[in-house]
Amino acid sequence: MGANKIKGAALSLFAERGYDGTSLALIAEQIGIKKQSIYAHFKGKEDLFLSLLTETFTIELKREEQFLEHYYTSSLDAFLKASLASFLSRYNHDSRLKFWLKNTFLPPIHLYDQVNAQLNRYIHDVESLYIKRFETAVSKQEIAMNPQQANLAFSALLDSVAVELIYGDQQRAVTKMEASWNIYWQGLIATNSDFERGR
Amino acid sequence: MGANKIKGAALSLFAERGYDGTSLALIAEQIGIKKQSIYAHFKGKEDLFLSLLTETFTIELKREEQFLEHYYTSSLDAFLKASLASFLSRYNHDSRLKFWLKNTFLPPIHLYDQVNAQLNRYIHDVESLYIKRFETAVSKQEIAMNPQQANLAFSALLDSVAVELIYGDQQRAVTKMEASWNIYWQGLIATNSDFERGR
DNA sequence: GTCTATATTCGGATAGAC
DNA sequence: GTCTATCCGAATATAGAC
Repeated sequence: MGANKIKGAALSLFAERGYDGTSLALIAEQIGIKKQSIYAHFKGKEDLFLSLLTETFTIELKREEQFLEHYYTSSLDAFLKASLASFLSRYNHDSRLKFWLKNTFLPPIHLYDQVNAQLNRYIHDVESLYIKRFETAVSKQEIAMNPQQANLAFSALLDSVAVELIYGDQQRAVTKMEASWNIYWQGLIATNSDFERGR
Repeated sequence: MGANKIKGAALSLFAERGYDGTSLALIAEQIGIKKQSIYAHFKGKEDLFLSLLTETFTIELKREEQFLEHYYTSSLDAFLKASLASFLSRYNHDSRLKFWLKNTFLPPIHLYDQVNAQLNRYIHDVESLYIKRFETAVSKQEIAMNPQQANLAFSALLDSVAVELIYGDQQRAVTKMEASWNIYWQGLIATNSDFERGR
């Protein structure tokens, strides 16, 4: 379908250049059509962008669910390390991640509310999934810490990897991620005793 | 001077709406002049934006230097906690932080290289300052960990606070910061023995 | 469903009077 | 140094032929 070719080109252009930096003419040019032809598939630029955003969060949430399922029997640290690695890898091979990261950070102002609403729903849904995983880890006595806090601190790791990746220094992103991970995991383990004592 | 009024309005508008989302007409309107008058003070929009960016990094670097100096005799954890608190507080009372965070994350494409060059220099300079502080902490035996890694992991905390603040949930930013901080600090302490054994 | 042609608006920028 | 007037280009969008 022609709509999918348009979506594909638009996704990577929005990911690289943002909403305002991407013209319909540029999208059309990528796939060898005229900009006016886009209106046969989408009501306009807003419609195209918001379709991509909705679709992206749906896909990303489903991917998270499958990821969790796949690592359900793994140890917590194996799962979390895989989650970080997957984040890093997807950033380079799939523009979906870059697309939503950049465009939720600095959305076109006239779409701010809609973008933010979708983002918050996504964050909430993913958080629920991860907290469940941390609760499981507690019940299996892999860790002995407040699951909400462990989850928040882990999602902070992901945030920071995102920032470094977008800033463009791949090597630094990896180095920083490893340093953060080591301290994070040490911290999780070290907090065990406090939790057990009911703090 | 008129140029400073323009800068003030431009800074907060760029911070809220980004480069493309901010028109010269809008900036002018804020301070009760016409957009053409801006050209008496700046060569154009690019010039105004880049002036602000350069100035911002200069100011922010100097502020970091003074901050470090002010906390020179404090303990490492007091200093780091103050650094996080300052970050949080400035975000709400000064648009400089928001300005560079948002506009380095998704810069106008035609200024990408210039923005990135300035950002990297700033990151490098601040990093040097903080690493020195971590090295001092090691020599004072406050911690016993690789200073580069401790610094990277701490800057990851700052990244994540930035993300949460920009996403707009103040309360979540604070909660997440506290969870991350606790685990981070536990992790730093816990890593002591390894470092002492020369790992 | 893609094209040509065209309408319209907006934003950056220049010229020149005061 | 601010104003009015004006230009130019770019971008979204619509109408209608094929």
